[in-house]
Amino acid sequence: MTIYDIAREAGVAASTVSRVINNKPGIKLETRQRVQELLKKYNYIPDAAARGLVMQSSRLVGILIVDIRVAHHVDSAFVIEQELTRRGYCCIIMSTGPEDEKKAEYIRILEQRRVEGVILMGSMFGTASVEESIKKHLPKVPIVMVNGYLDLPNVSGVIVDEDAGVARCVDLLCAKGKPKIAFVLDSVSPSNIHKQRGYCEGMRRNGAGEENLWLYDMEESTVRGGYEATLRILDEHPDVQGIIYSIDLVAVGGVRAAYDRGIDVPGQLGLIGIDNSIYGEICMPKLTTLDNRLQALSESAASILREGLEGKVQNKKMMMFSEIIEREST
Amino acid sequence: MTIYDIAREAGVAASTVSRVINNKPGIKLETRQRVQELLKKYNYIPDAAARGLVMQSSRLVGILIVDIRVAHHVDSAFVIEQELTRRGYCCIIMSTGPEDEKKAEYIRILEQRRVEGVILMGSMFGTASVEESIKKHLPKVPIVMVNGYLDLPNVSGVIVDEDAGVARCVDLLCAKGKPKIAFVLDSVSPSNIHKQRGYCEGMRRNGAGEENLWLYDMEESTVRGGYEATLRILDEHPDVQGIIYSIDLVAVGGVRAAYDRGIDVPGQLGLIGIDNSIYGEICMPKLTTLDNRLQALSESAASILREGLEGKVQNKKMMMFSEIIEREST
DNA sequence: TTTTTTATTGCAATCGATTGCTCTTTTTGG
DNA sequence: CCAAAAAGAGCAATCGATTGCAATAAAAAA
Repeated sequence: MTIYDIAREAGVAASTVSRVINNKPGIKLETRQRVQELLKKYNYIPDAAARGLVMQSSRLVGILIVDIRVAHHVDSAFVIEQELTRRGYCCIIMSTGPEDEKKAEYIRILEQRRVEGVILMGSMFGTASVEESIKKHLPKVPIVMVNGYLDLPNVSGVIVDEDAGVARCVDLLCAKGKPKIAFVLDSVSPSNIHKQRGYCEGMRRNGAGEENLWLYDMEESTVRGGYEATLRILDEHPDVQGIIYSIDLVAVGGVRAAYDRGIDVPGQLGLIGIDNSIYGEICMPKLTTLDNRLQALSESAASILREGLEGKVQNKKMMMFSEIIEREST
Repeated sequence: MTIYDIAREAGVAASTVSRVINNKPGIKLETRQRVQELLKKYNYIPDAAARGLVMQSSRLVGILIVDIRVAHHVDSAFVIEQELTRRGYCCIIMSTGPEDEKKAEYIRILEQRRVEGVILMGSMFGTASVEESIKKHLPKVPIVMVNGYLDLPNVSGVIVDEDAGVARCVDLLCAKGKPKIAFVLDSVSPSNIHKQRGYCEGMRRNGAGEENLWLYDMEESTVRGGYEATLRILDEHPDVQGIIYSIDLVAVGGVRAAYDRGIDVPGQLGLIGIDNSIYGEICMPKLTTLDNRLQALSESAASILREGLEGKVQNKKMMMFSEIIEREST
């Protein structure tokens, strides 16, 4: 069913039908009603591609996520998707994976679809390669990075002071008389580098020397990974009094490791995660965590993108403050 | 940059450029190269809408999910999205929410975008209202329902025998000498009705009468909800020996409730969840769960949709068998 | 050298909308 | 009753591609 089919059956020109569809003035009431009846009768719905072509607007938005399965990323995507759908946009959500090449390919796909806006979820998009792709393929499209930086005129960013937050976690443990603190990183994303900086800074300002910085990397970002890393820490530094993990999920492995070793949490060992995810609420004892304000962050991202879509501000940087949620593990 | 801009600069017709882009034969090597250089020079990428209009194909697929944040739904969506993106489709992922009206609206949006295929995630889409919308707006588009039924000629379905699986969970508890079993439903979706049927069937075949069916509904499908439902069960039936929960997340609340009441799991009380989600692995003791084969289910859904997109089979029904993963809670 | 093929390329229609402008009607005012 | 203004509807161009068919040029055959 096209606009022409309707026009023919109504005995009018296609332009008239178009004007009825879009509620434009200058159509006689009688004609308008006759056309509307036919539209209803045939469940006519205009073709978005055809309309987009002439209107020069796709009303499409791209949301790029490294891995959509990561809980805090979906939560963000959800908020953004809801807001944009409500405003008549369709969201193309894609999991890019970690490789830069794949990210570049997906950016090309978004250009091909002529998206009017893009969300980049997570610090993994803050690479030179991505910057290059954007300059090449989406130089004028409003883009908002959630929790990441990219210095381009059309890219806005909302970030959280995770570094400062982690430093405050260190303060918290020290205040509880637990200054011997290790830090576990689940991967080497830019975001984790910030967290690590925060740890180092926090330790330093609490009087620790370099020899007191106990940093642990891990390969797999899972409960098991956290479990094993924690055992390693307990072996190498039996006097450890606190451990901070770069994400809650990994911290949960730490809780389990302490339990298996018969170590009292929080009595002997204080544990802190980051994310304020549901994992931290599920485990026993409940996890103290650094809330990185994901909900607020996503809402800001959505509203900044909305402004961009409406042609307003383009390059806006925003920071939110992380907050420690103290629960049973400290 | 349009095909005409390139054509003008190359001194050829637009049709020639089009043939170069699409690697069609009948273009002199020299011309081809000249055009290709310009395409590269200007980072030309064809407009998907314009191409779709003339080709009568959008290469768009819709994925409708009641709530994308639900872990097992994203996991499914991820698998499907990966497979379809690899084949050159773009996925429009939308969280519809539970209201039928909203679902109908989203189906209209998908029609407007002229999607070539649709995934309906979850049993919540198996309603008369959705059936009506599909008949009206997407009567010819291949649709695959994941874990749900809908009897229409263009709708395929992949489902899991959750009912039989739950019945086997009952068998398991009975075999362990724990025939007094309660069942907790997190909501009244069609899928949960199947689970409930399985519970009833399992109880019956293990010799229970109607008075032994302890069914519990709950309002919020959360850890807290499971916690409270479990306390209620323990109060009303102090002799309960096993509890089956419609999802793992809720079962985790049950684990905690038992712990707080000082009840030994699995000694005094056997707990079983459904989903084989990460929540079950995180909690202590680790949860015995009914694996509803979500990964396999999603892969099948993706491949059935792919067949549909290629114009092959339309109406295919498939069933997978659920499997009990026994861990520490039984 | 002329004719027939064959290899290239261009023309123009098409996909399904939107919209400025023109052409009729109808209405209003003098 | 006639001229001017207003209202209603249609024509045709446009958006950015694709593709069948016609046209031209070059190569091969006669």
